[in-house]
Amino acid sequence: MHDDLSPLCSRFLEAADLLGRRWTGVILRILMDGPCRFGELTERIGTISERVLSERLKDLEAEGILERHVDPGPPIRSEYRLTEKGQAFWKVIDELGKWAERWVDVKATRAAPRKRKSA
Amino acid sequence: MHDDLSPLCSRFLEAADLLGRRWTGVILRILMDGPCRFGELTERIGTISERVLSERLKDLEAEGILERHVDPGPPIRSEYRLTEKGQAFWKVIDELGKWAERWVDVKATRAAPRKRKSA
DNA sequence: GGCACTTACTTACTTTTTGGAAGTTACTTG
DNA sequence: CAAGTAACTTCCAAAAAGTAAGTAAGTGCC
Repeated sequence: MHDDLSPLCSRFLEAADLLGRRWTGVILRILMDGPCRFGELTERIGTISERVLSERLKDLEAEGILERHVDPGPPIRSEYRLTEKGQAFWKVIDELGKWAERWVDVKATRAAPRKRKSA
Repeated sequence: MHDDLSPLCSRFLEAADLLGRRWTGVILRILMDGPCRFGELTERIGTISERVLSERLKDLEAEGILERHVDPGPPIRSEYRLTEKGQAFWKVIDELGKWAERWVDVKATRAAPRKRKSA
């Protein structure tokens, strides 16, 4: 007997794990439109908490998917932009967007806790 | 002042939320290869807990992405297979796979808790 | 200089999700 | 009928995400 039937490619597992963290897809989607600052990301996403946004940005930076640029103004501003690796993700986001447009039906307005089951 | 600058399409948010739950992408990836039973999914994924697999399958069924077929054998067996909506997801999975192959470098073996930071 | 305001985050604390392992139910086989 | 298997469920602990308040650096005004 084998202990493992056709194990999934570990690269795929990593990629899926990346997207499997909440907000990752949305952050990437926004950055596809161009560099963005912390506050702008917060506003555009709308319901993400700053705590998690900060964490996610660090993750993505550590993964080499985006870079943080600090412009010491004087009005100091930081900006997040995709690296080549991050840009390359656009096809995934694009297909996800197409799928969503075709198959997701807009129901109610989503609230904070992922989903309120019925009541 | 506006309270919301270019809000993201809510369909996209839903789709991203779907994929933003751990294991969703992996489950979909496996089902792309054809119908699969509970135990087989468990084995192929390797590190998912049955508790979560069960939950995720229910979610996906509720979303109309997959269907559960129970074959009352006698050797009773259940099988999960993608619906049309689920099949349509293949492009997303495919692009994710391509991206992973090109950009993810295989490092260590992944352990259970998402990621062990250093120590 | 002091006070108010902004940006970009942290920190502390609570609620959800996920993981791990041991049941449970239904049926099969010896 | 004891043992085993498949497909789950339950219970409990650990990790992740939500919420809100706090911090640090800098600007604008008086």
